[in-house]
Amino acid sequence: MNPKIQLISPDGTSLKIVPEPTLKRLPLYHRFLKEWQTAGRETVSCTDIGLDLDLDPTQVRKDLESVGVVGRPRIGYALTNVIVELERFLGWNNINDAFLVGAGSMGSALLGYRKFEQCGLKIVTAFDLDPSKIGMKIHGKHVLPLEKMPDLARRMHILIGIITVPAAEAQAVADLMVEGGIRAIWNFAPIRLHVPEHVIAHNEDLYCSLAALSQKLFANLQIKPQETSAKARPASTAALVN
Amino acid sequence: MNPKIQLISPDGTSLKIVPEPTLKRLPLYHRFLKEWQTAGRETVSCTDIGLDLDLDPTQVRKDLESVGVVGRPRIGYALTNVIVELERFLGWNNINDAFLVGAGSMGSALLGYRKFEQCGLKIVTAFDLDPSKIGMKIHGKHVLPLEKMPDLARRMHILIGIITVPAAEAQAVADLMVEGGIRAIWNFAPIRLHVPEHVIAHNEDLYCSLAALSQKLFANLQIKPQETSAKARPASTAALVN
DNA sequence: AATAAATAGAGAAAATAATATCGATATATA
DNA sequence: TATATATCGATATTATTTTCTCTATTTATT
Repeated sequence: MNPKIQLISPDGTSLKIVPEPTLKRLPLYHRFLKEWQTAGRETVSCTDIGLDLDLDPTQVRKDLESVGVVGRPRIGYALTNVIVELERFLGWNNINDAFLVGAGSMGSALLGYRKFEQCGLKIVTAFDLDPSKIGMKIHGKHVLPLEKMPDLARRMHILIGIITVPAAEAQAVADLMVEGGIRAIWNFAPIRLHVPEHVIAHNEDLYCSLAALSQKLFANLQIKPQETSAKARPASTAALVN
Repeated sequence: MNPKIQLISPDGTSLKIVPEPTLKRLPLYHRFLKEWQTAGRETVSCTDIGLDLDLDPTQVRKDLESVGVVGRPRIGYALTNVIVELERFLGWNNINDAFLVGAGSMGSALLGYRKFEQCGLKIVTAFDLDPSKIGMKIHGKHVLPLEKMPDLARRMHILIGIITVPAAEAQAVADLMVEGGIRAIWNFAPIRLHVPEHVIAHNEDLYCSLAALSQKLFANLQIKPQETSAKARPASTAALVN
C-alpha cells in the first residue's frame, strides 16, 4: 500500500523519500564496495557496480544520488566515501538491540548470523514457550520464557522484534511485542501479521518467494529448454534483485 | 532487469504474463482461502481477501484474473475453485525435487520446513563439505559429500538447488549446480551469484531485507513518535508485501 | 415485480520504477 | 596542447504496477 517510505536518516537530518527497491539494493552496493576496498581500489564507477551486480548503471547512479554521494566525471566515486555514506544512510553505525521469539531451527540460524551486528542489528536475547528450551544458550544468547518478553522489552527499550515461531503462534507473539513497545517486527512465520499503525511489520515469507522461484523456473524451462552453454559470466538477466 | 516474467503454467497450456508482485501475493491468497475453507465458507469476495491481507480489493481482483478464475457479481468467487486454480497455477500439484547445499543452521532449518512439499518443493538430499556432517541425517534427509552433487543432480534430473553455505563458497557451489544441470537456484548466501542465462538465481538476501526494515523503522519512529494506541486491527498500512 | 446493495469485470488514470539520452567535465593519450 | 573517451548529472522516456471509475450482473429485500 505504501511502496515508497518517508525516509529520515538515523542522524535525523536528511529527510528524503527513497523507493523501497533502491533501499534493498543499497546493501548490495555496500558489500561490493567493501570487496573492492579489500582489493585495494580507491574509486568506483556506476558501470563497475552495475557490471558485477547485473544492474543498469543509470539505476546505480540514481540510487547513489538518493544516498547523497557525488562522483566525478571520468573518475567515478571515492570508494571509502561511498561506503561511509552508505553506512550512515543505512544506520549501520548505531546498533539496534532486538529480541527474537522462537528458538527453533530458524531462530537458531538467525541467532548465529554474526554479521547482523555489522548491519546495525544485535539480537540480545531469545524467547520461547517450550520449557525444555528455556535456560539454554544458543550461539551465546540466552533463551528466556516468553512471558518475560514484553516487560523486558519495555525496560530495555527494545524496538525490533524477530518472530520465528510457527504460523499459529505468530500473531499472539506479535501482539506481545506490540505490548512491549516494539516498533518493528521481522516476521519469518508464514502469516500476515496485524499490527497497529505505529508498528512496522516486515514479512519474510519464504513460501511467497518460493512461488516466484518456481514460476520463473517453469517459464525459463519452456523458453530456453536446451541451452546448455556453460559460459561463466554472461551478465545473466535471470538474476533478479529479490 | 526483468520485472515481468513470461509465465507458462506447469501444465504447459496457458501462456500469460504475470507481474512478479502478483506472483508473490498469490500464496497469500491461497493461505487465506484455506483458512476460510476450514472455517466452512464456500464463497469469498475480493473485499474479504483485501480486508484480511490489507490489500486493495481491485488489486486482488486483478491478481485473480491473472490466475484465470471468474467470480459472480454480488456473490464472489467459489472458494474451492479458487484454491484449486491457484494450486494449479502455482504448480503446487507436481512436486519438484531439490538439492540443498550447506547443512549449517539455515540449511537445517529449511530441511525442517515440511510445508514446502505442499508448495511443490521437496528437498530430497543435503550436501556439505564438512566431513563431520557427512553421513548425518537432518530432519530425515541424508547429508552427502558435496562432490557427489553435480553427478547425482544430473542423474536424478534435479532442477532446483538451494544454497545455504557461507558467502565465500556460494559461487563455487552455484557453479557446481549449473554443472549438474540445475536450472533454478534459491540462494540464501549474502552474495549475488553469477549464473548462465538459462539458470534462474533467486536471492533471499536477509541483509537487504534488514536494511529495508531498519529504514522503515527509523522513518516510522520520527513520523509517529508517541502514538501508543493499542488498537488491535487497524488495517495497518505499515504491513507491506515483503 | 420492483428496488437496493454488493460485487465482478473492464478499462482509464495515476503513481512508481527502470531505462535511455544528452550535455558537461575531467582525465588520458596522441 | 588538442582530441578522444569514460563517466557523472540531469532530464526525458518508457514500462510497470497500483488505484480509480464506471458499468453490468446477481441476489436479497420490500
